[in-house]
Amino acid sequence: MEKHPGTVFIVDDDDAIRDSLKWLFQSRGYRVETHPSAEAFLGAYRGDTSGCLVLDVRMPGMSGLELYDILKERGVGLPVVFLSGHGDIPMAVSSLRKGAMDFIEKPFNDNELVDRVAESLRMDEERRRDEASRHAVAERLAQLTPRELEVMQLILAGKHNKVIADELRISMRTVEVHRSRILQKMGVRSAVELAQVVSVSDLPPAGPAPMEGPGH
Amino acid sequence: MEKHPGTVFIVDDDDAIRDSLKWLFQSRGYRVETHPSAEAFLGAYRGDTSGCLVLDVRMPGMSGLELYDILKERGVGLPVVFLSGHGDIPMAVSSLRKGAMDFIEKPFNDNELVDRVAESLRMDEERRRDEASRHAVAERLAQLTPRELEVMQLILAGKHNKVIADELRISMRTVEVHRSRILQKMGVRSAVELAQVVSVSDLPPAGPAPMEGPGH
DNA sequence: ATCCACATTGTGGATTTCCCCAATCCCCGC
DNA sequence: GCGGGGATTGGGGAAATCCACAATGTGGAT
Repeated sequence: MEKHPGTVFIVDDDDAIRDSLKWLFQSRGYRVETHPSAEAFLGAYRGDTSGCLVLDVRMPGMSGLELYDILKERGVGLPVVFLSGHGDIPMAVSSLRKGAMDFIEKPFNDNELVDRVAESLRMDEERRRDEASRHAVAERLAQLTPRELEVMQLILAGKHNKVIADELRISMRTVEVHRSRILQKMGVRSAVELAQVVSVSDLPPAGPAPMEGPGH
Repeated sequence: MEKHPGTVFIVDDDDAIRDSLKWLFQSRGYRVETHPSAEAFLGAYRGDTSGCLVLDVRMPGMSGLELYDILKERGVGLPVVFLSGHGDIPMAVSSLRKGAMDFIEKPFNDNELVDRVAESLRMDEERRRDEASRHAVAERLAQLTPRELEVMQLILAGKHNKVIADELRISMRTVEVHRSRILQKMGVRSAVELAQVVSVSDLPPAGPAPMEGPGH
């Protein structure tokens, strides 16, 4: 068992459905965690586990929709598959537009649900990788001093040290020092790599340097 | 009138609804084009017009859902807002998952529809800008000879001309020539700009050069 | 008062980039 | 066969990058 990565979090107030879903996913090799209410899930989820949330829309206490909103507020990017017994179109549409992976009516088709959960787990893996990558870059960027950040943007604008020096009214030598520290702190060995690494993140551009010239 | 960019394409077999929608959008300053059937729209749409498609799901002949599929097949990225009189949740969900902007039940709220269409038009503008930008880069990339493409990837891997020369078993001088032509053809003036311009596109990486070194 | 991070500047030299001029070789199509 | 585009290589020089060694000034924290 557990031939699949990530955990399937099942939140439903109906014992029978919880058990049935648990069995369904466990029998297919997924790690499963069940919770009888939104509150119970919130109390237990630590945010560090990759997975997918299978969420009943209507439950006593906090509804699945409310839980979803709260998770989004908290920046929890866990993909969610909604299960609904008495949903309507606006509810489904609004859920999907907010980013839910799917909105499935009960009774549901087992294979369909499993497929969607499997896809959700893949997405979460990918999301976490991207997140980690962005975070790593952000962490490095955070090490740069204000001045270095300033110089970096000019470098990314494709300007030569000479030009940067003029614009910042400092000597070229100083720019070189900054440049060197920037590359070192960002863990790259050239401005080209810097551009690629930073392009993952989103920085406010400084001096533009769009493409022109010949072309076709 | 016409204070808004883009055209609202209305496709519905019901004359009354078509007129009503036409009036609704025209009165708010949108350019409107109506069609009584999916076939009529297909015959008239030229693909070069920015806009948003307001599409009735159920129509005699080709349904709105079918039309949407066909448009996607043809690579027409026009954003679509579905209108439905007798839709169900699976239909709505599948539409949205396929990329529709919204799925609204009749009778609909005028303001809600207009808001969604307005957002769709904004998205289409942006999409077209991105598309144009990607296309421009692709066009330039297409001008590169195979060898130049090869050299470019090594440049983007952050390698020095010296290293590139070794790897390709050619002289450094030749690499310089290639490099120069590449920058010229791509319309940039430095490798950094090249990296940024190309990053918009998606190229298969050649020799990796990830970030390492210090860090936190 | 002292320590430290940050910004700054210099000298000088090794390495690289960028470019003009010029030339050879090969393959492909007219 | 001839012309032309693409790939290749050289010479040589101006400009820029990269770096090691060395130093000064400023502002905040201890």
